[in-house]
Amino acid sequence: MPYDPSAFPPFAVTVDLVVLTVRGHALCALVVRRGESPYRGRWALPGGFVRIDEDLEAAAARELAEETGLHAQGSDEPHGGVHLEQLATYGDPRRDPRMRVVSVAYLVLAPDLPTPTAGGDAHSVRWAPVDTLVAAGDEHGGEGKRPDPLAFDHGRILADGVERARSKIEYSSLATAFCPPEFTVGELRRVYEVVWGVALDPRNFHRKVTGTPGFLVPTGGTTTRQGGRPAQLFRAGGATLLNPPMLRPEI
Amino acid sequence: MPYDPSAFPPFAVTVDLVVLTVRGHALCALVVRRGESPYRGRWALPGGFVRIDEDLEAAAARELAEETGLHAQGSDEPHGGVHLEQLATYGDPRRDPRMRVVSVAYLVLAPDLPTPTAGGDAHSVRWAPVDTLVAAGDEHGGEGKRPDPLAFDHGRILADGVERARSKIEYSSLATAFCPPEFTVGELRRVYEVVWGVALDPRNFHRKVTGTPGFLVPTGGTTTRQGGRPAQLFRAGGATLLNPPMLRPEI
DNA sequence: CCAATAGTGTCTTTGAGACAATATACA
DNA sequence: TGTATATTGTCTCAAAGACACTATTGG
Repeated sequence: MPYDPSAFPPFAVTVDLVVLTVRGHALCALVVRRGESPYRGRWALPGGFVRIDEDLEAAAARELAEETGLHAQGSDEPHGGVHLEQLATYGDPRRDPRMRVVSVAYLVLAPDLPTPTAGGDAHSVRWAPVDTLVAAGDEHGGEGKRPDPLAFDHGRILADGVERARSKIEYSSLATAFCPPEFTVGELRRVYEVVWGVALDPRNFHRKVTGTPGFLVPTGGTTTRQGGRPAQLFRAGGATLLNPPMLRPEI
Repeated sequence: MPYDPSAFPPFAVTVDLVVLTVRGHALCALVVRRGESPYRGRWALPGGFVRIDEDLEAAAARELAEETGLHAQGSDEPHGGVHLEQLATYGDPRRDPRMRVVSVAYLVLAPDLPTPTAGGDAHSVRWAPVDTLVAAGDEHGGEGKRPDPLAFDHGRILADGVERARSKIEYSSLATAFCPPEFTVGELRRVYEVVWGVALDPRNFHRKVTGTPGFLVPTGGTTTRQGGRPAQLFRAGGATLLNPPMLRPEI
């Protein structure tokens, strides 16, 4: 394969973002309303073109900042920002009717933040519960009904991101990425309950997470923001892999 | 973003293949010797350009067939071929000195086959033990020494593929992808031992895999190809996720 | 007082890990 | 016979799940 610019077909490369957070009792995704054709007026995942001299992850972090004001934790910002990881790449030749576009999707996990939108080129931004965007049991285009399907193949991308988040909080400490810097065991438990859509025993959960080495570090403070008896505050510990893992209840 | 072909920067998109198999007592990867500059004469992962009307996975399956003669199991071939799944996408602006190339890597798991090379445009193809290509503990550019570094960032891609295989056989039935259609419990155990680089207790392993529902289906036949008492032959069961998972010994 | 949440303790069951013992081939 | 591998069984310990009970706030 000698170097000949005309020898390779030209592709456009974009990044799309699956930005998830836990709001109230729902797992929510960030969606933007499209102002242009195709899919004008439909909701879509935030994203945009990768620049010619830009790394893929840098493009994802830039789009995230432009459309939400969130800053990803990267090499320059090891702990301050939200979690960002590559999800998968989507390149069906007909996924964009205009041209051949390969999109590298990234998954972002963020704590519940006061205002989702932070300006940019998106006319409208909102947090939408994921089960209003992808019907349950419809992960890969099944039988469920989608009330308001996302543009392009973004429904599929979102479903893949949600599935990644659901499985990854099992064996990693990633659930803390949905929490503020200091949080209680009850708040962490609510993250698991909302993401998995199950109820967990508060007593067993407490024993489990406080007994897993490196998962939680007590800060010494307490809070009563959940009501009831004051709860200890924790920060995320250094551990990234949980051993033993959290077990998702079956069926 | 209106449609304007000059508005987006042109990228080349390729697929690279991490093809793994278990040969003897080593986990091996398929590598091809480069006949062209850059990295002429160096070993590299098989791969090539994605065609303008070709799906990414189709491009990966095509390159796999062209360079190895292996057929992936896809929509048209649900059970006959080898396992193929998307691994990750690599798009550092300087990963190819000639031009901006985004490469979508795919992971292929194959049983030990008689002849690795099946013709094509690769001058030289071989199975190489992965620990001769990526030094242990050197998964992401650490302190180990690489005897013969792969071209481009293929060492990194291979390390990511090996790590994916190592973690995925824990909680899925994917280890059977390294086995022939009919295999014994001892052969399956050797897959785990080679991929993880550990020794497993044959008795506990036998009890575990035969007790996991849907993992193994006895065919009724037996074989003595491993020596010793004849062993039952099994096929892979329908289960894809193992519950409970296989546990990788720690430390 | 009651309601709500936090946190501890206790019991049962499941399963992993260690390892003895038996089964059945080949040399 | 000995050696190699397969397969079953048994014991112990760790951890998950169910759930009683206590602790500490606010109304």
